Amino acid sequence: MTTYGPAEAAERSGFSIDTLRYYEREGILPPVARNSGGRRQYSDDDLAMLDFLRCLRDTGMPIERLRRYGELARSPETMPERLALIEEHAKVVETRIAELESQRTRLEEKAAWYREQLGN
Amino acid sequence: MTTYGPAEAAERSGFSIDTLRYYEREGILPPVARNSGGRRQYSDDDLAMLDFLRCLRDTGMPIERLRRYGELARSPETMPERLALIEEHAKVVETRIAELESQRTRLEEKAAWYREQLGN
DNA sequence: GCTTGACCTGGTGTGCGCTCCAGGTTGGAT
DNA sequence: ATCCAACCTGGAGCGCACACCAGGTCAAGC
Repeated sequence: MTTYGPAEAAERSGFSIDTLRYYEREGILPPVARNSGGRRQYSDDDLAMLDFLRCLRDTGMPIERLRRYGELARSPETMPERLALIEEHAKVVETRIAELESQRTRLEEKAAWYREQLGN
Repeated sequence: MTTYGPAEAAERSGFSIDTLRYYEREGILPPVARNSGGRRQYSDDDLAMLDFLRCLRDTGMPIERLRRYGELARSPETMPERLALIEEHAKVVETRIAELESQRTRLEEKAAWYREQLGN
């Protein structure tokens, strides 16, 4: 069973070392295993979790909900709640995409207008 | 020529009154016309500008670049720069949409996985 | 004329999500 | 044995984009 030090966990997850500690303090991540000297040893499971958390975070899920997910993920019987949370978030993301698409159209229109003005 | 008080400008633009003042202080919005008593009177042009600024803001453009656009918009001869700024931003938005779409897919997959686990 | 509420300015406070710091410990390389 | 870089903890600081506040001014209705 491979483990990873903070530096490697940071590199692989895309979170900074400080953020990893912060997430652990905040209960988003379960307490990470330590070696005899007190240093953190991230497992493959931890990394997989971090990878998914990164997806949630990058899609705009606030820390508070991240924590909720992290807490739920500690008990196996909470899968329905986790599913619900993810489905709800997926909807939020979908809505956001739709918004962005209409705004992008607007930007393109404005750009087209500028090009027309300039090319007269 | 219709004008609008701060309250109505806020309602129409979707920015708060505080934000409107803030944008003006920051030079994002040009100095707004005042009545004899010093109260702001937003014009239709101001509202149109605010509406577009809202689009830029909602698509994640940072305040600093908003200011840049606001400053440029004060001189008619800066249309090429404004066009460039908008085109660049449109690209950023497009990239963001693509990211969100792949992340949304990932969320759906995770949800599907959970459903499968639960329905076994 | 007086009240009342919307508005003014300058400045301070707030929430989020990290990020940095001081002061100390650990452990692999030489 | 010694060095030094990576790690530890608790706590303070920061950047962004506003939001809020005190203390005063203006104007519309009664």
